[in-house]
Amino acid sequence: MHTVQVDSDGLVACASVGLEPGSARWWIQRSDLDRRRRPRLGGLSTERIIGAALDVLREDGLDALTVRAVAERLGTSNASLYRHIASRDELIALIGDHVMGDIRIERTGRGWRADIEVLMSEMRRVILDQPLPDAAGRNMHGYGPNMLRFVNAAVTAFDSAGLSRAEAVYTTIAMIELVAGAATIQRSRSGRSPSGVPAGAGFDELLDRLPPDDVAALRETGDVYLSAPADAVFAHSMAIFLDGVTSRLPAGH
Amino acid sequence: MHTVQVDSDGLVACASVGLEPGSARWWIQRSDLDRRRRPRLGGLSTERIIGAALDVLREDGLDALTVRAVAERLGTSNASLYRHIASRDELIALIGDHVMGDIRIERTGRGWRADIEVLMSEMRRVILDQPLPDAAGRNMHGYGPNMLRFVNAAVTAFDSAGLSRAEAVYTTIAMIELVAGAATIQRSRSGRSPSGVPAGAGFDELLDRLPPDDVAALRETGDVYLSAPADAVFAHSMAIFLDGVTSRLPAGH
DNA sequence: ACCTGAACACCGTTCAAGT
DNA sequence: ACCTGAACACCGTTCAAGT
Repeated sequence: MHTVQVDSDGLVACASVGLEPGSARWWIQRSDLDRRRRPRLGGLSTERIIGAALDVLREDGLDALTVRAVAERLGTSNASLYRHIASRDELIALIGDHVMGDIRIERTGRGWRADIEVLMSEMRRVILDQPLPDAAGRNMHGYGPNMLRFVNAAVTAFDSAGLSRAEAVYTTIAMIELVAGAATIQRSRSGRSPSGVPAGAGFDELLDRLPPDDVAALRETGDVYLSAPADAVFAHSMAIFLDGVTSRLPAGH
Repeated sequence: MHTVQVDSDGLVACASVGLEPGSARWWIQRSDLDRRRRPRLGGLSTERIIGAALDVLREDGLDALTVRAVAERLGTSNASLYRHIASRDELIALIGDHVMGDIRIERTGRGWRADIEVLMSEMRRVILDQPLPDAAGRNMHGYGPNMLRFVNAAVTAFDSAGLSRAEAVYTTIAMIELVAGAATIQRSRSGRSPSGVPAGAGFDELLDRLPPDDVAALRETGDVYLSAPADAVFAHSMAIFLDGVTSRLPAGH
């Protein structure tokens, strides 16, 4: 898995020679390799592979996202993909950043708070739109070009709010943590069985089986926990976060 | 994968008849099945399986966490595990809640803010301690007994701060989103290649290759983004969140 | 440089047979 | 009720051979 792959023509093939997909050097290496390409007419490309992978993901879900399924959708052999991606992990890292590329970055003209609200909502939207596993994790590493563009926009907005550069960066990381966690948890909370049963069905019965002291407050508010609308929960999370940032602004902002 | 599994003695075997692992009904079903068990001397049990899985996870990492590896560690055949767990997904859901069971829940006596700080730090600690994939996702579903105990403790603390019950619940969800996102992202940020290279190595060179306008702010603060210590970032994220909650408290609190 | 069929070394899961 | 060896239907990845 981590051995070096040498081509018949003596060149190290496409990518990932011991480099972790998503890491800074890995992204550098990828841009190098992309430049050295000689695409054939109607041949494969990383973009076509990502596109097909997104199709598979959207139609058949995450479990169906296999190298073989992507190849079949492209009408080629699965072995062919390995000239453009070094592993399935690379494909997933590429998808992660590609998804971040859908984020619309634009200043609202209505101040930093509005700008950040748009950035947070956009990030949530694209994650929910294209559900990868572990959205908060290595797929959002932070070194892909689209992710860095997003980070830069957030730092700029917090900067304009009056935060120091260092605090703007820390605050940006906090923002990303919150949105990534919110989107991923929403997905699991709204999950259902294959038969269509919501994940929370039977919640009251479940509470009855647990030690009463462990869930005393939940017994009184179970329904709120169970059926809080995802959009309202996110709006509330975002409000807490933005209020917290506001309270830390230097006087005069 | 989702077909019903009937035992030779006519009973539906161990678990998951179309129920999503981690859902409320699935947890109910599991407690039913555990009660119907007749353990043999030196035989298997769900607890022993989880323990072995945690050993594998800690020693050899996530990729090594296969049903077969767990069985080998227990000195049995992999087929034997399927009497206690219905699938690998079930095993992972069980591990997720088991990990949450390590959280120490105790009131500090120093007010709601100190209580919440402890809860957040504890949740982060156990996630980082036992790195499952997708910590923010289905493994933290929210319906396992240990997770519910944790949720209840947080709701209670926010309640004592003066929030309404409904707002206490929303705020608890926001808290979990933040911690889950923070822990998962920290894991990816501190990742390294097999060769030991940090994920961020080569960051400046990477910035040089991107459109200057896309990363203007990062060029000036790249080092902060790159090497912000994880503990400091978390402390900052937590402070923003707690300040935000404070600012939303009704007057008099 | 790119593409491919065939093969390798795995997986999760099932099943019939045993205690 | 529990356990097991053997098998099934996959998977990611590699390799030699072709253009």
